[in-house]
Amino acid sequence: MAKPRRVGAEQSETRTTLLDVTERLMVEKGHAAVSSRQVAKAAGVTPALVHYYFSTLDDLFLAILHRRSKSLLEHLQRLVEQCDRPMRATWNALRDPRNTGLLLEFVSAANHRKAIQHQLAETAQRIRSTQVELLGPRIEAAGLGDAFTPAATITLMNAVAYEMVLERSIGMVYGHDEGAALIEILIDRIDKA
Amino acid sequence: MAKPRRVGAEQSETRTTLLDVTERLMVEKGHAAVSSRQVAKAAGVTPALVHYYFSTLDDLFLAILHRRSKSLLEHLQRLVEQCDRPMRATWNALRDPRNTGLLLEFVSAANHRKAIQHQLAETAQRIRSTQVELLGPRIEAAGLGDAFTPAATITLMNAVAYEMVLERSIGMVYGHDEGAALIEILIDRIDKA
DNA sequence: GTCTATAGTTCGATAGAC
DNA sequence: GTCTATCGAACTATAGAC
Repeated sequence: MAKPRRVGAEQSETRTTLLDVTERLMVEKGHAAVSSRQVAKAAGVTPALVHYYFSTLDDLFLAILHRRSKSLLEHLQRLVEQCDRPMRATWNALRDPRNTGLLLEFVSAANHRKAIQHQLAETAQRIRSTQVELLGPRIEAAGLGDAFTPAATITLMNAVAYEMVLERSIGMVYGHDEGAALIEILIDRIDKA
Repeated sequence: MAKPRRVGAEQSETRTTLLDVTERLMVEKGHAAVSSRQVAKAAGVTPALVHYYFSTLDDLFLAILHRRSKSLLEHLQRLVEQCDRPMRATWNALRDPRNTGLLLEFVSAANHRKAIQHQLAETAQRIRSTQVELLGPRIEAAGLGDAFTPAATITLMNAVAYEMVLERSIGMVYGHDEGAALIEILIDRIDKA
């Protein structure tokens, strides 16, 4: 028997505010800065109200993961459909700490929050495979070489974005410019194919 | 005007044990699992003794960073001097969570421990630039193309290693094989040049 | 060098009033 | 829907005995 406790509605404005505030806290101060007290303070409410909407902190994290992955997948779709340089647009999105930094905080949080680990792996895989499906045809059309399969190329682009967001967060940027230049040559060759 | 408190000697066997235990905790359970209590329990001593050797937890983290970076730099040097496939050897070292996983935990820890941020950036940069200095000549000799400068190539290799260690920690491996294959083609071309 | 004991803090989560 | 009040737990760090 779980917890038959009261839980706030999904449409609540307060609930949305709590999600916004928590997401910002995660990106700016790391997942460890997320506590019911810190979230409450930043949102201008009491800690108890946080627990009213999200019984446990895991629930809060999972709600953010769900909301963010949904909007990110939609964003990816739009990029590819409406943009004439979809690889470049995706690359720019990946370099944004609002996206990749948040994802990396989730990976880090999953270390001690086993409840989100499985959900996170599934989400990360869905995002990655969506990238491959949407951009794969263009990558293949560019004919960069046998090893540059869609999955390999997308993996490479994500890896460099990870590295840059991570290292930049501590103020280490050695090699970033040259690494980015290398990736951008690939990207431009694909976008222009 | 700091703290004129007693501090254990650097040569102490207990001190070394505490460093070993903490390092293992960081790799296996994440930096958040490191508390004076958890370290003490894993080492079979009392929390107060941890503070005897390391006044603050920041001191403990910094001591590990210092010890580990020293041994890692020596290891890199040996790889290049004694191994006939230094790029492959470095790649294998980077894929080991004992190395890259620990570094990533430090990056994550630096989020809330500003005291280690600067030291970490300096250490990461020294490791990276050492890789470039030691392996750069071989990379240039391989003539992979203008964009494949030593710094760009090393950055790429590190990025993919980061990604694999990170994602593997949550059980996400999509694209890893193909991404690794791509890197290994580069590596082998460099090692055989 | 190692311990016991403890002060002071922050946290997750709940009960129950309004 | 939001609050006050609170329990119990884990944490950092210190003082001081042995």
